[in-house]
Amino acid sequence: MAKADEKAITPQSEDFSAWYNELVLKAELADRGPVRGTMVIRPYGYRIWELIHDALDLRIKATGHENAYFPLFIPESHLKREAEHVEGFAPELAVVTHAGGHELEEPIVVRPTSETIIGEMFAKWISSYRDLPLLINQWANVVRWELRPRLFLRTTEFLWQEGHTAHADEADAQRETMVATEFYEQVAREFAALPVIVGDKTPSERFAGAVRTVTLETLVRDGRAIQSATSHYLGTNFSKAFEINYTSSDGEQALCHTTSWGMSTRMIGAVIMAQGDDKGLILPPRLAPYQIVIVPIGRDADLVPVVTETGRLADEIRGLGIRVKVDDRTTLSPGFKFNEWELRGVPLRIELGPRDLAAGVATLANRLTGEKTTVPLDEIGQQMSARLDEFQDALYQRALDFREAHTLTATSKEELADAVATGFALALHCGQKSCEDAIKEDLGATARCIPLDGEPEEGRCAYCDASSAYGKRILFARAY
RNA sequence: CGGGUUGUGGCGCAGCUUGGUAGCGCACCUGCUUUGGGAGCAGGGGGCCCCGGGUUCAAAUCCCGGCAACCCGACCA
Repeated sequence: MAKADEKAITPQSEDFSAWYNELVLKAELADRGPVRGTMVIRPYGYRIWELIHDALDLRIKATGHENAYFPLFIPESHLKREAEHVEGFAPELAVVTHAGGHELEEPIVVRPTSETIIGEMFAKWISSYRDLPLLINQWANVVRWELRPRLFLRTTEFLWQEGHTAHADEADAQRETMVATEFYEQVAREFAALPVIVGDKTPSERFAGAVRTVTLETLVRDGRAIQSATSHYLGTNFSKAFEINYTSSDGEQALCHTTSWGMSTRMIGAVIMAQGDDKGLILPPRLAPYQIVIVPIGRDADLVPVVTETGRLADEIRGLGIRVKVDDRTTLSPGFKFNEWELRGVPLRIELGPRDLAAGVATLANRLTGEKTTVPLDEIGQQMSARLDEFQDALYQRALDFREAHTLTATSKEELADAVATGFALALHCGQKSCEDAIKEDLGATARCIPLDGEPEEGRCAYCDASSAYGKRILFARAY
């Protein structure tokens, strides 16, 4: 018998990075591509993305947006039209200089995001206030030449959706920014079982070219923050650069106010890091490729009735709209399968063997609690939906408890240092970029956001003791 | 771009100090036995030892020069 510790992944407490890297590969979520920083998303990982996609796409459409597709290639000159935007993205651009066997007259950039090309098209399509708001979304890949890649969290090429909208005035555009924020929060909470802190980015952390950036911050189990989605109010910055104008009802020319917002495959990384444990992944049922796995146990003559009952159960459960997998591989022992499906994060496992059949029950194992219970065979189908819902809720509650236990308020440099060492810190801050930089240098932490729902408070900056800005505590953490 | 570590069958590693033509575990294939927490025994297949030079009768091993990957920092969804 192989020793368990030879097959198990490195425990989180021993080396969180190693735990994450091994888990992504061993759970067959993704693999590294041949070009540094690229990622192959394997079927099991891609299915999770599809489930995120479906949840989000439904909400995007329900709020009046339409999907479209814009080109991967952008003329370099277009990207340069919005000054802050170019500056923000220049270091991470992949540029095509040769094509068709010749050097190109003008280099072509592989999109790092699509504000510019979409702005260009919006300018063409919008002429009257009657054309507004224009609400577009695209599902696409983008490329950012990252210096330090990490599967799902930061890859050179990644998948996302990017919403782009144009509005007649600021109020409508700001409202739009919050519409996107709300459905991101829903997907995070209801699908990924992740509590998020929603807030504004500080000026230094804002998207290049944005007037306002709203972010959703998630705490993962090594005490660091992951930005799981962002929504930007772009003001008229891109409208000016791309001449996105319209004629108002009183005949005046006016600039559109635009927004953009995105959620990417990084979300999968957040789920892995926030929900996993030493045994591996724990998937929220609503994002699990397989919500239930059934492991038949037995051999030869014993196995025949087991297989029959397994098939009947699987059909019954599948008929309820639950994603179920029967692991009927004959060359592997039950113990091996238990460990493998636990590593891969399947929420519930049904074990069915001769002993169960004789008693008219099935054994139900819970990935979160590790508990095994028996359930009468004629009740199991009707119980599964509720059990999955309970699992989803319990997982959310666990993440919420964890976050609350790892969120501290800080009123001094020392308290700030202690708080960010283990999780989120809520502290008053002076609002100076130089102070944010010093915190980053000194503590490795950044201002994650100015929470929308913070209590009003004034006082001294926890780090430099100058008078506080923002009128409330802001969130600091070490971040991915 | 700095600092560190590592390149040896698919994966994880030993061998390198003290040169003699490659080994272990897992995985894989075959057979028999096995199946309620990572099965056992027996047999078997698979390696340009990262690349290029050099030293030597002889290099995975020593010398010089590259390259790559990963981890830790600076940039970022």
